[in-house]
Amino acid sequence: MGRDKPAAPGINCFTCQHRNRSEWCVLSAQEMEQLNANKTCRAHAKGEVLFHEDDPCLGIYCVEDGLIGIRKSAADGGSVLLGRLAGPGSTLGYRPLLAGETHHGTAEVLKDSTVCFIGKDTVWDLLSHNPALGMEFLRIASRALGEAEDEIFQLTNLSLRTRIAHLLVVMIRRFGTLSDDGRVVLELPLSRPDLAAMVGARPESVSRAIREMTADGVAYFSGRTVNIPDFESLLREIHHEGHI
Amino acid sequence: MGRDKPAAPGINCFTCQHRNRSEWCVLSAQEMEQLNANKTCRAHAKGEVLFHEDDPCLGIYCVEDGLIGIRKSAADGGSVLLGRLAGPGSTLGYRPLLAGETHHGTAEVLKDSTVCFIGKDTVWDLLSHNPALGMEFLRIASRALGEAEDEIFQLTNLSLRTRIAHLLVVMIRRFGTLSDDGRVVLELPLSRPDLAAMVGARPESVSRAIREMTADGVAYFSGRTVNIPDFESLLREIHHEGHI
DNA sequence: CGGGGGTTTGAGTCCGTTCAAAATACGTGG
DNA sequence: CCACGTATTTTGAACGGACTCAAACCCCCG
Repeated sequence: MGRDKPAAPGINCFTCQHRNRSEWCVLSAQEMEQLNANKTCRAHAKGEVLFHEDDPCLGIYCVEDGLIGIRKSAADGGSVLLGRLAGPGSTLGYRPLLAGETHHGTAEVLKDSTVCFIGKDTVWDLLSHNPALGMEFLRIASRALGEAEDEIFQLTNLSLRTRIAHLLVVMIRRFGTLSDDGRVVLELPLSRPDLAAMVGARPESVSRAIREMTADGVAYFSGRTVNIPDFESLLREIHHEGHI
Repeated sequence: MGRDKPAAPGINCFTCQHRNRSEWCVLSAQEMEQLNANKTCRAHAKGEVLFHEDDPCLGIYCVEDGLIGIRKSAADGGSVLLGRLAGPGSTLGYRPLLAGETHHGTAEVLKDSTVCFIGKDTVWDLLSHNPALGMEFLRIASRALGEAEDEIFQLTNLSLRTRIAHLLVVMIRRFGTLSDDGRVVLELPLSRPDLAAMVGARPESVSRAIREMTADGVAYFSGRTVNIPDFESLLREIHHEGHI
């Protein structure tokens, strides 16, 4: 919060490591040139906000490094962190731009990050000249929609414990180190309140659920690191909701 | 259920009333011809299923008349009806096609419907020749994503009663008759269990919430028709969650 | 060694669920 | 038009999971 924001580090789209795995992979050299010239880049400290709920959408954000979350918050302080956290290579804020709406959530920096900003004029220009880029965004948005719908289902039909197990699996695939004997170590990039906000619950409830999982030997939590002795039994946890 | 499925009624895309309000409005005459020639049309009775969860996606569905819902169901019988119900002019099943996934929900006919089917080959062909169509789908998918995210927020932060109030407002804008003195009459197109599935609760709980709303004079339920004496007070209900 | 933030624990409450029964609406045939 | 059987909706009582509020705890850092 109190830290100063370093000016744009010299990041170049052409040498960006994530380019080939992102939607921008379909751009021609010339279009890449346009993108590179019109982007601005910046370092953001944990806790900073990229955009606020109800803000008009000025463009999209490319995460070069770090982690960003989208939070929707209520008047009484309650909040949710929406499903997909934006890590290196992710694009952020495309939804309101493409839907022609304002931002419906606040983008909050969860870990110190380096982020590029691309103004909406540039995005529209690229979109109108290269249809393939639109198809890429279409795929991304459709995927995200599927995940959001899954989350709706989970919130109404799965217990808190199962939702946490589910989140763990997703996190493991992204941040975990999975050894071939089934043991897993995971370093969560989230505080407890944020973890709670991701599964739609209060920190206290999450804490209790965690204690039970530890008691059952499924997952051992110690601060932000999680030890899972047997990945299979974690998966079993997910599929055995409502059984005996 | 037991009724026979009438063969394709003679529906013509060129004379379709919904064309100009749907994503297809961007098609050229020639493309419309292609669409019209390759679609198949069919009447579906209430209770029928257009596609099942985990089915591969064979194409998309255009609702000409009626109402279709997407249901995700759990092993123990619990289920959710996802936000946007597909009525006349809506397109269905585009998400899995564009995301390259299987269907993640079951499409269930809620009211007798007439539906056109467009095979994925045709859709891909149209998409590749007319980028504007892709942009239309992009807008639709982005809107849907926003609504899904709103629903996630509601499920975790709003009481059942407020969620019902919220759904009522959405339904009123779509199916209700709103007279200028604030009185509203709404004919719900849903059974109680389906209404419950839309707000992520059990029918019994919905019934109780309804009783309270009636007791407070906010909305009077009688079967599937709802009488709202003052639309403003219904809106107030939504914004006053967690106050006193 | 003494804060201080983040995390855990505890006790009590509330909302929504569960299971079972009653009431109401609905469609059909007499 | 009414009687009957079925399906849907409502009600009731008991239960349970997650919440609230508050206090205790822990770990990290100064």
